[in-house]
Amino acid sequence: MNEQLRTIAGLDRVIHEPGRLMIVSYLAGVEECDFLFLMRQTEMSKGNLSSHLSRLEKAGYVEIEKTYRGKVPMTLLRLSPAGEAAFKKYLRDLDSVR
Amino acid sequence: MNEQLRTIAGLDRVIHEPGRLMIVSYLAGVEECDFLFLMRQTEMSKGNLSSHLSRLEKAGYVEIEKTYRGKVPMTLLRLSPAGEAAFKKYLRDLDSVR
DNA sequence: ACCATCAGGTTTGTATGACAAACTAGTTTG
DNA sequence: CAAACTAGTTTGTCATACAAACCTGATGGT
Repeated sequence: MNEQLRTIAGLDRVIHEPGRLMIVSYLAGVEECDFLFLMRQTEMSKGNLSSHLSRLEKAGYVEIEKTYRGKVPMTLLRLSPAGEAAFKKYLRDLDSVR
Repeated sequence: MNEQLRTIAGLDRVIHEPGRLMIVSYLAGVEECDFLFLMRQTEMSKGNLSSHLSRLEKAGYVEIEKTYRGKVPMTLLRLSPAGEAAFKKYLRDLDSVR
């Protein structure tokens, strides 16, 4: 049993998927941002971004706050403490890829 | 358009998948190894390992040599030059995940 | 001689998942 | 009033990961 390979096998699939890795990686660097902005940054389609966010929310990694900018609906995204922790662990695990 | 996110979006999916990442990462550290040994190292099932290897072979990243150890068939795996290059690029791209 | 086991797969089936397109619904701008 | 925008949900398709079953041929044990 190879320790390095075991770490790779155990990589958090929720974060590992590039679409979600973009989201988590971006959110890790900011306080919060809104749906549309993130959609433009990542160049993902609405449906795709939406489903990835739902997945991250279900995992407890992202907090989704539906609010309004005036009367226009706006969705704010934030990395949760659990999300930060999971991302840090993910980055540590990535270090074993050499 | 965010340069970091673009890099993440462009991660080589063939290598990115953990099963194949284990294979490539392991092969990058040795001259060659045989199927069974790799199967035990990675703890993957035969079918799964086989299909990942086929995928890597089709991408030109791994060379598969079917030979014999005495009269027992043995399959030798080796990372191709293209595979080495792709893995190096992948590792460089990974550095943009921070 | 025969049965189990091993090497090294291929084939098949299932279940998940990524992603886009279409549809909702309310808001605002020309 | 029509078009475009915000922020989704739903639906459908296609790819893929993975395991189980099947296969051939060789070897070991009894």
